[in-house]
Amino acid sequence: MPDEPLLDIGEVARRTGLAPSALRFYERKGLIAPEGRNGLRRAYRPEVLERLGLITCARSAGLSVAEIGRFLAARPSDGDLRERMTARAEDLDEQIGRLTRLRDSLRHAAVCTHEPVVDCPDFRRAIGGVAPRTHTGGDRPDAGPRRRSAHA
Amino acid sequence: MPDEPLLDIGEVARRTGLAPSALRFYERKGLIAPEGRNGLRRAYRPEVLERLGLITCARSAGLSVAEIGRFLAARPSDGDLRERMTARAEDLDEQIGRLTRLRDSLRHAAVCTHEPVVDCPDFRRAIGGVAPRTHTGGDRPDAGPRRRSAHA
DNA sequence: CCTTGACTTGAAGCGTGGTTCAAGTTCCAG
DNA sequence: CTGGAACTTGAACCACGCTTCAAGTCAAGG
Repeated sequence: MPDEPLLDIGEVARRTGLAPSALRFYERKGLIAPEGRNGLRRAYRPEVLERLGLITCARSAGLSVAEIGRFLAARPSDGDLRERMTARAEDLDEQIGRLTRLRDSLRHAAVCTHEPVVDCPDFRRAIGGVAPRTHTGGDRPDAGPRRRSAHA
Repeated sequence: MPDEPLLDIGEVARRTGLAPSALRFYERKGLIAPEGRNGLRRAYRPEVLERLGLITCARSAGLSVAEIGRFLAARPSDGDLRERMTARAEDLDEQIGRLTRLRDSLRHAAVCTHEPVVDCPDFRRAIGGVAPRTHTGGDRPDAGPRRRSAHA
């Protein structure tokens, strides 16, 4: 076992690009933990860098810190969690579709000559179906829980 | 001109799935506006439904309400804005890549048998490069503005 | 030993994206 | 005219994801 490869919070911060405050925040939320303390100071195993990469990635995909925490704690026996992961993967799939269409629309918009760019028919076409629904024919029964933040 | 095809806020809410409060919020932020008022009540042209579809879509892609506002105001003469759109499209492209990798990783994780799922080498491999960077070799000069929210 | 600078804590603050509430207005039916 | 539902406003509140601050502690170097 190598002498003491432990990193202090400042080091981890520099290597991940995250602020120390963010690291402490993640710790409070249970996403990471120092291997131990050097006095009061957190001492991290280098593995935390990978974990943080993962976290940053998941964050960038729109997962909430809370959910990332649950995923990080996952064990093969967590059937529930596996289902949630699968569900998430499907959400991501849809999201990827939307993003792709939006990207294409933006690319077109950047080049198109319609007055309010938004009115360009090509743009419209490219966007088409991007939105969850613009159902002009009513179908919502009534007072369901008003759609919350969509993700997380 | 057809008699009075104007929609009231409740109607728009029902047809878009957005809460009336959200519509007023978007109005404050300049994303939408009623055609006029019927007394005090907002009267919307049906076109707003499309616009809201667009907004919802862009939101779901992670654009901030403020930026959506700028894009919605775009005119062909806005060179600046076109550049921003192109830049956004490129961001989206990267984002799509990250999401795709994360999706695949999640799909694998949901099926893999490693103890802390996160430690599965396949998972790791799938994730590989998803994170913005886990640069183990230092390169950050120093006190730059600590990375802000990444998007918007 | 003493300084210095990076760390520690908890609490407060901030920006975003809304929701909720109170109090009042207005439309429409009956 | 009267009632009730749906609208109006501004202001307050919420959750999230952090950052910032004040006040204190500690490890290491000169």
